[in-house]
Amino acid sequence: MKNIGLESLIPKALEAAETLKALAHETRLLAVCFIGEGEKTVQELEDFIETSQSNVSQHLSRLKAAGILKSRKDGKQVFYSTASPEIIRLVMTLQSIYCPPATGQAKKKAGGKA
Amino acid sequence: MKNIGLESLIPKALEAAETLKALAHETRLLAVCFIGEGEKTVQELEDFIETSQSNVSQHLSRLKAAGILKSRKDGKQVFYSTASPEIIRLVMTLQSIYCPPATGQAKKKAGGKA
DNA sequence: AGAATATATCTGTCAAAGATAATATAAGTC
DNA sequence: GACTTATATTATCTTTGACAGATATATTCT
Repeated sequence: MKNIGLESLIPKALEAAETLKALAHETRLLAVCFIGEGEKTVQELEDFIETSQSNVSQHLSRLKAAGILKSRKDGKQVFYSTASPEIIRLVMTLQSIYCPPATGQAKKKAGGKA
Repeated sequence: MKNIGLESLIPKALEAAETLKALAHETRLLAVCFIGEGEKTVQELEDFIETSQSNVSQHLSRLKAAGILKSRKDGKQVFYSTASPEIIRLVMTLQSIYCPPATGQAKKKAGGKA
């Protein structure tokens, strides 16, 4: 298994770091995960993440500025959605690290009881 | 194409955000990429990333505290290496986003003139 | 037009992160 | 033991980030 190749990111390190900074906050990561299910209004996010309207709005605008989310307005409401599949992939990678997929085979010992 | 599943990260959002914070700095990301090639001494990192000894050392210790790097001492020198394959995967994902593997086909428009 | 709702922006304040310089520790050399 | 090299730690300063509260804007309803 090849392990190398990381060096090709080096010229883009600053740019990549900016994206990471935008994601590197519990509230924002929660928001992105939640929005990953499908577009959400600010209100829905406000309920989900339990914090003030102002706080959610500020985090959302940071995510938008970073190119992670986009928004569309419909009537009084604003709907946020992910701006690119790449971000989804990144979050999915995090998920695979922190929530390792049950490997199907629950590696149970033969004759395991209860 | 299934897009969902991001919600399973939600309970681990804080933890994941901590890792992202540790990586979310140009210098640290550079260091991790470089170390991804194989273990490196602080001096090598100092030359590679052009900054002071103190600065490199501080960033390394943050990465180590975050569980991203580990170190071993040999004589006067300290060698840093990545602490887990998971981090490599994460950085590889970033790479696939910022340095998309050339798809062979350079998708050039026929007859495009300056 | 006036009130209510949804969201954004601004401002002040406090905490955390980053840079640099100086100093400390540890290992090796003479 | 004094000297040098490699790395870590500490102190100080500056910048950035987070949060709260107040206010602003846009939209809909009456």
